[in-house]
Order: sequence, then structure tokens, then C-alpha cells
Amino acid sequence: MQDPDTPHARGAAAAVIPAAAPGEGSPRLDRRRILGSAVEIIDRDGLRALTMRRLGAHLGVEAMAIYHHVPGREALLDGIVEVVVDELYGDPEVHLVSSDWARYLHELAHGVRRIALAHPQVFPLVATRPSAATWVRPPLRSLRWIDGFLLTLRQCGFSDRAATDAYQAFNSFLVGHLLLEVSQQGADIGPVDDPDPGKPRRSDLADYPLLAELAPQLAQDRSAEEFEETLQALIERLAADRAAGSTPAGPAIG
Amino acid sequence: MQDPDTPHARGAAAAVIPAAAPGEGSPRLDRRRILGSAVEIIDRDGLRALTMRRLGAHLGVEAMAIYHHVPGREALLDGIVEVVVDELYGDPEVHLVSSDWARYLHELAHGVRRIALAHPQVFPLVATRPSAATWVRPPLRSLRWIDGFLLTLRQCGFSDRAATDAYQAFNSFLVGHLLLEVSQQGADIGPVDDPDPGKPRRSDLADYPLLAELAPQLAQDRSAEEFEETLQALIERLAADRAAGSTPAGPAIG
DNA sequence: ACCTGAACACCGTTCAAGT
DNA sequence: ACCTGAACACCGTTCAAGT
Repeated sequence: MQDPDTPHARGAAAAVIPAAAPGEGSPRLDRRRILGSAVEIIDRDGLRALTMRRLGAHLGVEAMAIYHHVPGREALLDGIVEVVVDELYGDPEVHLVSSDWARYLHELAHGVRRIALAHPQVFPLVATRPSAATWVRPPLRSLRWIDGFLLTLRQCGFSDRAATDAYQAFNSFLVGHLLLEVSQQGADIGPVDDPDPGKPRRSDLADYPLLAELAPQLAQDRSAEEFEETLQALIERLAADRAAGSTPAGPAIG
Repeated sequence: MQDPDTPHARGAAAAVIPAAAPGEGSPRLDRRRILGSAVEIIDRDGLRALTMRRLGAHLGVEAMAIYHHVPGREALLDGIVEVVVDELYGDPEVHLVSSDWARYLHELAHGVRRIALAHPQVFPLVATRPSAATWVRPPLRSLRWIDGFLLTLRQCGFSDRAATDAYQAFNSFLVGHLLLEVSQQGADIGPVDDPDPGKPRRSDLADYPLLAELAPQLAQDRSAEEFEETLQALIERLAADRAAGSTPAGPAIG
């Protein structure tokens, strides 16, 4: 249980001066500042380090002050997910709509991947938090992006059904791949308290000679290539669905 | 904050008689009984309802007694994941190895899906808990199954690389699809405290006419079909990779 | 050997009180 | 209008004590 307490404001009994942006005059609390600090804490110390009390301290404020801007911890987590997902808007390489659907899916997929890799400890939250409606699926869980997605595909000749199916398949792909990719690079859900979380002992592996032989290869990080290949395969599949269009599988009447 | 306290043993100040299997004589505590109760609690009330104290009460024991059989809460969660994933062994429709790899992947995928649907509240844990080694990927995270998987594919003519790639792609597919499927059917990560988690208001949807139009279609549950289709596409892709075999993309030397 | 009671250091959250 | 102090009902976990 060492808690090195990284050299932030806290060590000395310093005056209560919240770290405000240098040029900005107002260290006052607001939702944006709260959510920003929360993301910082998770990025640095993991989800379990995010406590109302610790968040307050990080903001130079008592924990209870937070409740004036955010209804509670659950709402805080929802806000974090929203803020992180909305980083997509700031990505100059991703456009909200496009006339080239395949290129659009490429851009979007890489944009989401950049977010996941920038916030590996937040991404499990993005993937697992229940969303507003059941048909809003992570990670593309903002109404505006869902709309842009469907608009783009419909403009490009997808039927309604093909477009909505594509939305679901695209999200499944992103969640599946990115969740495993961030977890692979040490994203703990929770704090890093555990020095050695019990990696398979050699003796365990001894029971599975093939596994022991292939373990080094399994350990290779081919995430980037796999992402590209699976994305490409998905796009090809969607292209086929699009071409099939509104042609069902043969005459069903009769 | 209503807590109806479902009509289980608890209401009346009953004698401390732990619920033991009728025929079984020993209500003594052991790891298996603890993990079983823990899964029951999560299945019924969600992950956040699983508390050392509540688990103890459910077992007819003080919370501290649990620590004699399980090192702590983290280990408890790991054990839960293990127990649930190991239900695969009890599934008569899933074999550990096979000489027909495509059929094998079908069986395995459906076996894992049955588990996810049987324990929708546990599956996010299966998907997000850090595993022993980085190369052990959820949901197929038991060494024995990984070994069986690789053995089957190698026996069926997959190269080492194609087999390990297939393991990773297969797991990504399962996590992505099943996580969204269980979350879609109301799997809360956390308790059901929130009566209405804020579904998109009509006014929000008014800003996105296309979305409003397609929402009913997005809300349709096509999980089963999608699972089948994506699985089939994955298998076809793996078949192509297998056929490509050890033939790299042209001469790289020179 | 196994379980309990009491305690400790933390949580999220409330509410009246301060400014 | 915004923040604080003190309190409440919970947590996970420890440890000496009981049987």
C-alpha cells in the first residue's frame, strides 16, 4: 500500500489555490473543469482512484462542492464518458459526414481508436456504461455522431436496414477490438495496487505444451495490423450488404 | 431509493441457518459455495450489490469469515469470472477439441453466448477484468480452452500465426458482440437504483430527423441474426487466411 | 481450524450553516 | 449563489479473541 503521492499540490500545507489555467482568471468550479480533472485522475491513477473526495482535493475544493455542479458519482461517470467520446469533434481527421462511406468508416474507426489509446483507463467505462437508450451503442454513443453515421451511409446508397445493421456491426467491432487492445497494454480496471496479478506460472503452462510453444507469439502485439485487417474485412462485408440492397434472399411469398 | 427487499430470508429475524443444499449435510463455508453465492447475487441484483457483508449474510456468516477462503474482494471477482467462464466445461454441446475447425468455432461461440446471456450482469466483468497474462484475452480466458482452441486449429491446417491471429480475432468478435448484446437487454453495470437513466428526450431527437426516423429500426433486437452473420463472416475470413497459409504477400527480400 | 466482534480508514451523500 | 463542516450509513480489511 505505498501511496507515493506524486508531487502535486498537497505535500506542504499550502494555501488553497486551485490549479487554474495560467491566463484564465477564474478558478471557479464548473462542470467542465470537474469532468476534466476527473479524466486526468483516471488517466493517471485508474478508475478506482476517482473518488469524490480525491476529485475535490484535486480541484482545491471540498468534495461536497462538486454536488452543486454534478448530481452524484453516477452522473459524474456519465459525464466523463460523454467528454471523452466528444473528443471526436476536436479531431481534424474525422468528419461528421462524408460522401465516401468506406473512407468515412476508416476515419471514424481510427478517430475512436486514438481516443481509446489516449485514455486506456477510461475506455472500459465507455464500453460498459449503460447508455441513454438501448439502441445507442458504445463507443459511438452520441446522438450527433449516430445521425452523421446513418446520414453518410444512406447518402451512399445503403438501405435503412443496411445502414442500421452497419451501425451495430461497426460498434461491435470497435468495442471488441479496442477493449482488448487497451486491456492488453495494462489498462487496469481499478488501481495498480497489485504488483503481480498472478501471471500464469511456468508450472501451469507445463500442462499445455502447445500453449507454451505459442505463448511468445500470442504475446506479440499485432493490434495495429489486426485493427486494419478486421476493419477492412468489415468494410468489404458491408459493401456486399449494400450491393445486396433491398434484395431479400429469394421469393418468400407463395 | 425504494429497496423492496425481495422476499428472501432476511425479513423476520430468523435463526442463522445458511441455505444449504437439502440433501447435502454440510453448510460449511468453502470457496465453491462462496463463488456460487456471489454469482447468484450479481445475477439477481447486479455487480454493485455484491458486498463482502451482503455476501456473508447470504451465506449465513459474518463478512470476515469469507477472508479465510478468499484473500479479498479482488480475488473474489477473479474467482467469479473463472467460475462463470468454466461453465463451458459443463456444456454438452461444446467440445474441447475437434477435427472440424469451422464447426468447432460455431460450437464455442454459441457456448460462450449462452453463458453471457445466462449471466448478463457478470459478463462485463468477464470482458473487462485484467487477465493473468496480457496474451490471455477475454472471454476465452482459461488456459485449457486456449490450448484446445490452438490445438484444433493447428490440427486443421492453420499455421501458428494463423491460429494465434484467429484466437485474437475470435475473442474480439465475442467480446464486442456479446458485451453490446447483454447491455442492450438491460444489463446494468451497477444497481438498478436509477428508475429512468435519462433516455433521449423527444426534443433531443427532434434535432436529428433521420435518427428519429430510424430509431425504431435501431431499437429492433437483431442480435441473434447479427451474431450468426458476423460469426459466419469471421469464419470465412479465417478460412481465407488459412488457405493463404504461410504464403506472405510476395517477395520481401531484395 | 474456523468464525466472530470490535475497530480503522475510507467511501458517497445529506443538510444545516456559513460567506 | 456557492462552498464548508459535521454527520450518517455504508464500505473493505485488520486483528485479537473466542470456540
